[in-house]
Amino acid sequence: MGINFTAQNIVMNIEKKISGKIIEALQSLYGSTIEKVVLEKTNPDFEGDLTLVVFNFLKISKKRPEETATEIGNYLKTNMQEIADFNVIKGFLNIIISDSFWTDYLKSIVGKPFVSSALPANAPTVMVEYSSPNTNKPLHLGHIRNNLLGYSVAEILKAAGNKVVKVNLVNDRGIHICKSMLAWQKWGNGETPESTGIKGDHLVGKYYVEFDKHYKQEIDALVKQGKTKEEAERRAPLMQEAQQMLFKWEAGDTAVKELWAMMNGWVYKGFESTYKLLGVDFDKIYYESQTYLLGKSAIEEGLAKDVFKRRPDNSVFIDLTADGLDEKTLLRADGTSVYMTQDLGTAIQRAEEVHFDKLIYTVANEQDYHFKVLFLILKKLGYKWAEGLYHLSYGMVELPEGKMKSREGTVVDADDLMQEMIDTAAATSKELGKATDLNETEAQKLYETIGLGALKYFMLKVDPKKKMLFNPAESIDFNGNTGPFIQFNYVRVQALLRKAKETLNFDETTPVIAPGKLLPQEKELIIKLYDFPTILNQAAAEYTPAIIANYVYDLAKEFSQYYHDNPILKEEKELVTFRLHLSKTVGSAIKSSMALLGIEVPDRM
RNA sequence: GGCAUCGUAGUUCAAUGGAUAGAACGGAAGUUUCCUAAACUUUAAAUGCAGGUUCGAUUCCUGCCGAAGCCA
Repeated sequence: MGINFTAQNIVMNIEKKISGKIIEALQSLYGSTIEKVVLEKTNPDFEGDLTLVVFNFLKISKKRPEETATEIGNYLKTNMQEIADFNVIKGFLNIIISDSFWTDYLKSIVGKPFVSSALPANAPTVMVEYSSPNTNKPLHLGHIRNNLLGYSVAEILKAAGNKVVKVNLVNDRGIHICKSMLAWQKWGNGETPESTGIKGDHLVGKYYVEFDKHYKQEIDALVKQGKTKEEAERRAPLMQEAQQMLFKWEAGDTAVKELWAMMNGWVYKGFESTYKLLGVDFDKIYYESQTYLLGKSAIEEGLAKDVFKRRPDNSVFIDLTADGLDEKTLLRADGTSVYMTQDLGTAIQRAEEVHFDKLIYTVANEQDYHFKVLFLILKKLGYKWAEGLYHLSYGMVELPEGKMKSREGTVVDADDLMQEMIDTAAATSKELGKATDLNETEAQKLYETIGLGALKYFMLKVDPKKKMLFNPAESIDFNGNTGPFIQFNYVRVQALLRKAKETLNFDETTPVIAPGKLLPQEKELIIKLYDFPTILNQAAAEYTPAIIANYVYDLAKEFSQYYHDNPILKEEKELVTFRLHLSKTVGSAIKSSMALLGIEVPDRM
């Protein structure tokens, strides 16, 4: 609905139209009513645009596959002017759509945007939660995947006609923050981001590591005294002190709260610059310090509805064994709540505040079970909106040696990685002698666009559900199936347009004149442009930016070959105009697609 | 132990049950008096194993082997 192709109204979806005709053909030829037929893209090794597999219709035709396919093909050819021809190979009916259909289509979209920012009046509201960092350490590679995914999915949903609310739930309280606070108090000597020149989130992270170092020493000492490891971990003075600090925080102790507010303030400033460079943003930020007590009323509600039960020790739980899950405790015997309780409360609060149709949680797949339980409980409590909850579960980013472990120092820092990418982009650009006429500010912007483009595309081209591997030893490529390759083809289009305006007086408002016969590559490009709305809807339905990434790569690659094989500007005027319009529209599709991934495109590189 | 996930070229990724399993990097061999070669062309190279369902299985089902995850 957010796809602003008025052309879609004029040029009816050709697949639907053909499917309809095929149903008509089956009725007319064999007297059988088939509800739905599916067409697929013709395998590139064969001639044709769309293919119907006829094996399923042999029962009603009572004829051999070839004969059945030919009969349907003939019916279509006689009854649809858009169909130029067909061929049959075994049970496959390959349908060839006329060039004029495709050129008419191109004419109808030239100069029009691929994505509209205008939303339909009845647009559903979708809340997308992503990022959700802890405030005790800086963001790392795993967060990058989370942020890029969440942001991109939000953009895709927006483009597909949803009202999107991007939210972040910052985990700003708890034992982990207290560890950093305590270590800073003990060994910080009053260090601040200003006094050290260290970015706030990194400084706080430094003290988190510092805590761990001393804590480990205490554990070792206790173990030597004969304590078990578990006991040592519990009894270590530092841990006890951190626990004390957390109790004080919960009791509202002024000094602790002040320290907490100061150090979190450092972190937020640090996060802000990371988010800014990464290009992500939020409509609303929630803080766990303000939400962690929510959910207690949901407990009462659940007990009243008999959905939850109370144990003799006074703890509260829900029995999900009938649903193939376990018993889940929601309130401990001492009356304290667990994460699940908090998440229940937060969801209920949001539903009251925003009245969303969908709420998407962008969280790694290690929490699959947690969300399964969360959603199920909300449904059992009888909330209708719980049907609209979705866990955008993504695979972890792994290093060659396995999971990233902060304790072993194998964490890939987000700020470092982004800077590395920008530096590599700068070095590569200089090495190739590109964009030498840019001033320093422009050049810096270009290196950011290319470096971050490479990083973002690298992360987003992988299906979110799958875990992905990142090898720090091999830097992310700038050649081949990469962000810069796609950007480069956009740049080529811009260069063509610049040149055409300068030397050929090309006017973008000149009408498109269709050539007598389309080149196979031209037809392929138009078909790919035609696919854009379908791809967008599919990506939105599956919450999968990778679908957009693969699409835009295919489009750029097709254009690259076309550009290589055919002169765009050195032809007769009418053909030049046609090719320029085609190129320009391809460029526009690339730009729109990349924007859905949160990737910018430069005008030159 | 229970639950859910994943095994595709040397490597990183594709493939609504359909035709000869696509790309990229890396390997081998080429292309620049021509709109930007971050490009293009050619080439070798893969569905963990064993069954089953199907006209047809990388895809669905079962078992085994292997990886990483969650819950105690």
